Amino acid sequence: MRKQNPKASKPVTSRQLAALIGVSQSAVSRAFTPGSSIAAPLRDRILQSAREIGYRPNAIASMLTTRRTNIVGLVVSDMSNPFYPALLEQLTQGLQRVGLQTLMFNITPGANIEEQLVAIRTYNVDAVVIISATVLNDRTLAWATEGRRALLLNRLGHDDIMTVCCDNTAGARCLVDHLYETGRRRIGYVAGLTKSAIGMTRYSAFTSRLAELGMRLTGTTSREIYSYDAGWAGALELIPQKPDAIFFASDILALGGLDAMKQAGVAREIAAVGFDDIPMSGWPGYSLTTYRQPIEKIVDKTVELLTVAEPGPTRLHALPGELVVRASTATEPQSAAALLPLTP
Amino acid sequence: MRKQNPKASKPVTSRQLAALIGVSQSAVSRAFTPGSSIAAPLRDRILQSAREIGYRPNAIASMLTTRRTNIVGLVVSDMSNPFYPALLEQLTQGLQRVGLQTLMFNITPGANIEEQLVAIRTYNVDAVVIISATVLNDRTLAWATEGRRALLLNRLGHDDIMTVCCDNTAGARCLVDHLYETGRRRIGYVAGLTKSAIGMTRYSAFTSRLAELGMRLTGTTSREIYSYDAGWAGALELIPQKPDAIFFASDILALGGLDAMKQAGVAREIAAVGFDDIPMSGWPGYSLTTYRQPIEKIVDKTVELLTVAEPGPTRLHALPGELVVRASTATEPQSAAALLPLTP
DNA sequence: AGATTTTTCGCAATCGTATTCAAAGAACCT
DNA sequence: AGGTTCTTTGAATACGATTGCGAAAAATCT
Repeated sequence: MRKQNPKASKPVTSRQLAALIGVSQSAVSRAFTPGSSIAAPLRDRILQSAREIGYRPNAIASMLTTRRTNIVGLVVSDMSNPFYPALLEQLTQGLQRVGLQTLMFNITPGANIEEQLVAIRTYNVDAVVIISATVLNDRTLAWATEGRRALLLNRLGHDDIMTVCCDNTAGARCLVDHLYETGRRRIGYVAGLTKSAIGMTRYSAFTSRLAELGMRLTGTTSREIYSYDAGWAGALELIPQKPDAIFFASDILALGGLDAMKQAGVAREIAAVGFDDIPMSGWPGYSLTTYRQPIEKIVDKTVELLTVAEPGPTRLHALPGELVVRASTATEPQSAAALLPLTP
Repeated sequence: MRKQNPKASKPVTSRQLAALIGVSQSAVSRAFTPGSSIAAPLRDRILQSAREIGYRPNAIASMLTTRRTNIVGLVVSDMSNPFYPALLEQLTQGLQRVGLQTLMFNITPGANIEEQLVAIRTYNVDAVVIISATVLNDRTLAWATEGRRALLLNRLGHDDIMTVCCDNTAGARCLVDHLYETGRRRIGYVAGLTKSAIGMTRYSAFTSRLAELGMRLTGTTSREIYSYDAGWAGALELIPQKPDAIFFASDILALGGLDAMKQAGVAREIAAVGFDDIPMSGWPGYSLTTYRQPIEKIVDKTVELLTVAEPGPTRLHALPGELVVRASTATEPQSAAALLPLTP
């Protein structure tokens, strides 16, 4: 990187192309700028010969004059929850489809975070998308987003910044309803981060729906982290209280919980639900009932909010997900048949 | 994105700063260019007042003159294997540490791939890192890497391009040795992609070590994909042949296989090994013996090859991983104790 | 046909920095 | 002191596009 690769033959410039076909350099530029004032025949001729000699406008130079980079900075801090890779994948593709590139900022908590984000400013990214669990305090958040369009994904609690997330309230209520309808009455709750707005939202929707249906919370616990081990420990803690179902605040917790319940031999008596629908929840070994986050809708809305001229006054966009019923809430004890694999 | 955010106050330029403190613009530029000809006192004075008024060099402008972007294009195409998120995370952080930004290219197979990669050229990324399973044919690969430093991660078979990967041969041999030492003699193999160079490498190392130890392959099968379901199906296919161990070409296959074996009630009689050491392999519910890919070493080597002035003649860098022994190859039938969770 | 409006196109300035070149200053030698 | 070398600095230019402005050309109107 210190030295330019010698085999790099300099690309053609607009001026060279212009000289070659005897038009002005501006004409070449306009040929590549949609909506600019240029006659169709000339434009076509230019585009044609551009294709022939392999000319492409240099994006860097154009950034300098237009002050737009078509780059969005994607701030991420922890990918250990398998939900995020899927979101990340869809999101980068969605942005790519509308001509936006994604510059990754993978910040490590603790260290001077602003320094990890300076490129957001020096590279003049057009927009910043911040995914969830990122450990940004309000000051850093303001600094990073200052002067550019910003958007929070799956991270609530900032009324001044546009936010896109799954409808956590609807999801939690829907899961409670499902447990109720399948006959469960003694429901426990395993929380992840209780201090996070998203964790709180799910929990309060859970308890309020419980109350509406006339049930009492059978037990609750939290390890303040979303992880498999936390779910395992949480489930073990709740099992003695004899719940007939456990509501896990996220799938990754639920998977740990399911394994713990299998291990303890109570998997058939205690139903389990999660939240997210990560790929593993669909594995025959788990077969977890859960509320699927509408990744596609989230991506579409995100792209829309980033590309639309004027985003409109609504800040919070909570999109409906979908209940996915699997064997972990089967009314009958889980049969072997319920665990058969999908046809490969 | 169509319109610049109005609250974006224009940042200070080097010329403004220069005027403010009565030096030339070149001086400011030099103050921020390590190794350039400038006296220490002047440099310090400039840096000091730059800090005060919040000046930072505009990276875009500097890209234009230097023709270096400090951006590496990261080409990815499928994140469904949980090994890649971890690699991705470490890699972006590693690059960030040496001042390189990561521009994501998440290509969807099938569609016109070059179009999805044009930004590699127009954005003038300094280097291209291509991660594994990406579906690039040789022509596209050459086109995408032309004129810039390129590097393949976990994808063999291109002798002209620098390649960094885990030592698949050593890994496979090591796993076979472990199975042998723990008393297994009838070993089956579940492959993923048999046509991929990496799949072939693991398989041939497996068979050759088997032969060296005087064993015969008990059975082999492949679904031509690395997935949980494929592993499940593969295991079911091998079980009738009564192996005492199954070698899965990757962890994700092994997890499906383990669940299938549990389901079939033979998990205690058949050992299983995988390859990668993805996070789930360490979960108490699986506890899979595997060969850990040295992500940290891979990242370090990658960063080194991208930053060093002259990469040297060696093309293939196969880095040693590490055998991780867990309950799936326990000599005794798996006891309940072996499945206890880590202390939370 | 002549006048007026609209399109099209080239010239030139601009974006913010890096870097060459030459001049000036400092340091070093004999 | 005088000459030589090395260091430091600023002026000027280049990087490769975009875009305002005005002139020429084309289209429209009366």
